[in-house]
Amino acid sequence: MSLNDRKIQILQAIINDYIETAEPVGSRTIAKKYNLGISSATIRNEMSDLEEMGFIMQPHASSGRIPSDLGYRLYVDHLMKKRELSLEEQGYLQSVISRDISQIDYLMEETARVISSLTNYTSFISEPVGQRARIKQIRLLPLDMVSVLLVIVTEDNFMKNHVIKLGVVPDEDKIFEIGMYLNRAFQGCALQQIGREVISRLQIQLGEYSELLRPILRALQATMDAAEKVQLHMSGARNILAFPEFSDISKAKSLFQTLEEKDVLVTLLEESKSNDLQVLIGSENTVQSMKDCSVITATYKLSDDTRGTIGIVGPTRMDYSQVISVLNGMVQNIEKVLRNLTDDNRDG
Amino acid sequence: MSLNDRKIQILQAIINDYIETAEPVGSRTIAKKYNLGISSATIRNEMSDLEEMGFIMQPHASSGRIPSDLGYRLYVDHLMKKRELSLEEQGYLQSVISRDISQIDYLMEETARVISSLTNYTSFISEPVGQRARIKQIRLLPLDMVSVLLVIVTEDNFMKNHVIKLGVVPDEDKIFEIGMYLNRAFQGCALQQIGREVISRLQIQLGEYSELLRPILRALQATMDAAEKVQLHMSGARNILAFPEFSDISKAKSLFQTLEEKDVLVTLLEESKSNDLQVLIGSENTVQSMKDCSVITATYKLSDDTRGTIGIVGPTRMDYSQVISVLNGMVQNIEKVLRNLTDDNRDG
DNA sequence: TGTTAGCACTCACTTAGCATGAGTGCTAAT
DNA sequence: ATTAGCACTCATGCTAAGTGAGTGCTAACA
Repeated sequence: MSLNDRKIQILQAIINDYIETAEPVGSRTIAKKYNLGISSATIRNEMSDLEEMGFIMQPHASSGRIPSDLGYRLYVDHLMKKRELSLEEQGYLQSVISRDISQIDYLMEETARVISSLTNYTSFISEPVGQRARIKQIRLLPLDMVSVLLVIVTEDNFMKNHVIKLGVVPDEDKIFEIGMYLNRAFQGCALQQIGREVISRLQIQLGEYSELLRPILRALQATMDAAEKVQLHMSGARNILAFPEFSDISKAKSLFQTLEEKDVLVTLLEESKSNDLQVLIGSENTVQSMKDCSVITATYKLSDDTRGTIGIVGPTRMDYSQVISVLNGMVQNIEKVLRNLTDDNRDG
Repeated sequence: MSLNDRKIQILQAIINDYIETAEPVGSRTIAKKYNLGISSATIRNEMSDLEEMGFIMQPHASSGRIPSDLGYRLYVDHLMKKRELSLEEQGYLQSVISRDISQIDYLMEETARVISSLTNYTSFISEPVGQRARIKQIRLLPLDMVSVLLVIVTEDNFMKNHVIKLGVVPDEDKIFEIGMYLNRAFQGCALQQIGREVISRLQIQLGEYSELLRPILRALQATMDAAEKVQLHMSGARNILAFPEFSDISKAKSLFQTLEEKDVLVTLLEESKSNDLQVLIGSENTVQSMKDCSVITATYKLSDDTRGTIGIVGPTRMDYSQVISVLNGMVQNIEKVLRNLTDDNRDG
């Protein structure tokens, strides 16, 4: 029993119909709707074969067939037509570019919003991450009568500011001087490299301002912790409720729970970072509450090792073709915007 | 017809029972469960009166009664017992304090999480906002070969960093010098005050680095825009699905939609900022999709004009007493943590 | 005059039974 | 190899009857 052309046509018809209607597809529907030139009885025989091969299944005896995860897999890998973005969709993507987006988190929010409103699935996006472990700049600034501001920037421009309250605030010159020293001491360092020796040398150097030592070390730790925690933006979670697959509230609830625990998503995005495009169908997902979902992710690159990921979650019955084209379009979009983000300041 | 003691007892019984069971309460239930020393027939008569007065209502003829919004209002204003936090709850709140919380957004996230897990409602919290319009510090730092870093801090320590890419990056001394000048020029300024004159003076001062002018002005604008946009953290949205009130998916969907549009919530929190505690019951809410919900908000203060708000959304049938005690406990908690947030660095 | 027992009535909810229709698998004819 | 025909399955929708929680009303009672 081989997967001949006709079987593939029928499988394709089943998948298309099921994606559209969310109802099990019967042989007669196919015979009427898709002009394959064969009768429903023949289709029935072929469907029986397709089921035996594991590409489709029956929710219950005497109902139509629905695609199995394996069926979707075949579809995604070989059958699916690459869809071009419609004008409307392109325009929508453009509208994100054209706006004056100057802050990365705002860009992330907007991107997630656009993807979910275009696809009607739940979308998420992680910020571009590269060389975070290494310190690029660490500076001390005057803030007010009781505190100073410590600014830490990592190699990939992830940055965090820390307010440090002091008993005695040094004068401006002294603050800058300490800042300079800190910078010389830590520039290029990974956190793990900061050993006893460096710390005690720093303590001596700080002299009467040695009370700065502990908050500085703590700020470094906090920055590195935060840097390791990938920022994730999500949008359109409510879309889940619109799909008949989740009309069972308890299912929707458990998926929501997973989505609220960002760790799971972060892991997922991290794992998919090495692939340009990744499609996980149903049971291919390792997370239990996502066994009925498909997750599609696409990776955007700023440089070889500075990457982020965008993705969507939806029912396995999803419009793979559309989602993939939207994600691809969006990857190009983000890469363009991110490249311009800082350049723009020059001539904008 | 007056609201005598017995009527109040009965109303209280109805509300208590309904909060617990989510089922309409009948006269016989009250007679059996609450020993008021009167028969179900008498209770029926009183209930009839209470309905006429608008405190309770029947979902349909020949069903038990449920409290009306007016009934809840009376309950919240006069009948409700102030509940103390249980040991378990107190412990839970403590667990948030005791952790090393050094970043304000992390504190916000954690607080929202704790509130929603204690109450099982959806919680949200806005960051403390005070004198944001006025610039406290504005500094320029070296970043790398092609860009400099502009740090802007407002009076209430809201801060934002901006990467500015340049054709020619000045040397460190020059960068600091320009930074000093910027700081002198803008310190204490509100954005609106920055007029032509200041700008042209700045341009002259920048001299060969006048390409800095536009990105700086843009960064100022962006910072002020972001400062005005109140940061909001939400948690436990999925809890909504657990309540029978929202077993109708379409209702849940429209509420989700509202919650995802943060603007609505921000407005809501802003409006309630002048009250220490605010309870909006059902139809008292102005937002359509929240007409079946109650919103409880509490305001925390760092100083007279630096405030933020925490709140929860749930079905009108909610445990007002518990929520209020949790929110009050949390307000104290936040105020304490925020006051310590920066001090901590001194001795921690 | 307030309270209570009793009774008729209402209405949501459940269950069972029946009809319907979409769909399958099998068989025999083409 | 294909197809028409037929028996069979099963989800779904509809109706009718039964159940039970609850009310309102009335008449009797303290």
